[in-house]
Amino acid sequence: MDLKKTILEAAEAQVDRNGFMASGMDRLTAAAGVSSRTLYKHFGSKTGLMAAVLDERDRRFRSCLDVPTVDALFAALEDWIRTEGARGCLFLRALGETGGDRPEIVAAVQRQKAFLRERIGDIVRSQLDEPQENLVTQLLVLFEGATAAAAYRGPEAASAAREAADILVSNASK
Amino acid sequence: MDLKKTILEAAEAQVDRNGFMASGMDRLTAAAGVSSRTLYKHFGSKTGLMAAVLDERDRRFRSCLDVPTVDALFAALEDWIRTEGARGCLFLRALGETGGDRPEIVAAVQRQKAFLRERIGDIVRSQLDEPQENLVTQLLVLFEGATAAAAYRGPEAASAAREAADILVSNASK
DNA sequence: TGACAGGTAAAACGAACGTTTTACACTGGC
DNA sequence: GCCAGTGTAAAACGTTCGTTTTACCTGTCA
Repeated sequence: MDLKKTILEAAEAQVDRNGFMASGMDRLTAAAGVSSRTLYKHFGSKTGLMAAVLDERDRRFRSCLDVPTVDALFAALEDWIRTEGARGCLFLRALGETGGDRPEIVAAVQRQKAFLRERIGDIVRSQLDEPQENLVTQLLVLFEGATAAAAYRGPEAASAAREAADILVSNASK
Repeated sequence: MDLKKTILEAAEAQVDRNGFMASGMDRLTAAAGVSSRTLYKHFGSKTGLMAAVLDERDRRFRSCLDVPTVDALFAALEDWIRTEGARGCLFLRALGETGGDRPEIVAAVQRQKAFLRERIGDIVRSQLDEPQENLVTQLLVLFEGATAAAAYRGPEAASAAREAADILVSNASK
């Protein structure tokens, strides 16, 4: 149990920094300080490990996004970027690297993206009592944009998204 | 000259669909209908080919973004996504797959991203006579967000970005 | 005591990687 | 007529890939 988490943390760091395909199993085992046999016993295959890495990141990400307002949501994203760094959305990167033909990975990405939209929808609905589905999509796009643009513009991408979100929300609420 | 373009087009399609690292040289040569020797004579290495693919895409992308208004910019993006499909920004994907330690690729990405910001800045400055640097960054984030979100939500991500951009622009111009 | 569960280290598997080489075919210009 | 130049086909280079296997170590519990 502890070992599994150790492997996942090391793998997530490796994969985030170097990409999924560029991270060979020997580097992943070396980074985790674990034999390849143990890794395969726990995760079955490299694809299985990748999917588990995504699920673990999703879990961690969700706990950071447990906030009451749109403004707090983008503040949380900015915090995440500041502490974890920004190399683009790991889920979309996994999808792009695998061409979308690895069911376990596609499923993990879909789970995260479905959650993200639901979470934004929940926040919007609790903040504005009139339902605004368009606003939810717009905020989702802003969120993805901040994540992507932060890869080359740093955390200021998130603060710009935060300002924009504020404008969109006040525009929708009046 | 013609051969070079043939190789680049085939490579861009392969790489966009399957990722950079997952596209082996033999598949790239086969897709282009060219011998590996010719490919190496023209591009020197796989990294060189990747950088050339990015530059060619940049060239094509720029000609689509030669528009006068913010609204037309996001309309152009939606058109691009509708005709070319959306698998995320190829430049950021290249950066993520290579971990940012291939100078030729980093340079190609920086060129495209610098252009994108300048182009948005030019449009904003010609549309609003008061300079609004914050607005430029916000629109850049929206643009990246539409590109990223379209990978799993399709062209509607771009139209949502377009609506949001319209709100941000009118908010800034009054 | 002894079987067992769960770990390590290291070698081996065939396949695929990026790249280079060898050998040969076509074509246009002096 | 021939010599560059430019292309192909195909094999080979050594390395690395993901995965499996063999052999061994070390606690725990009946």
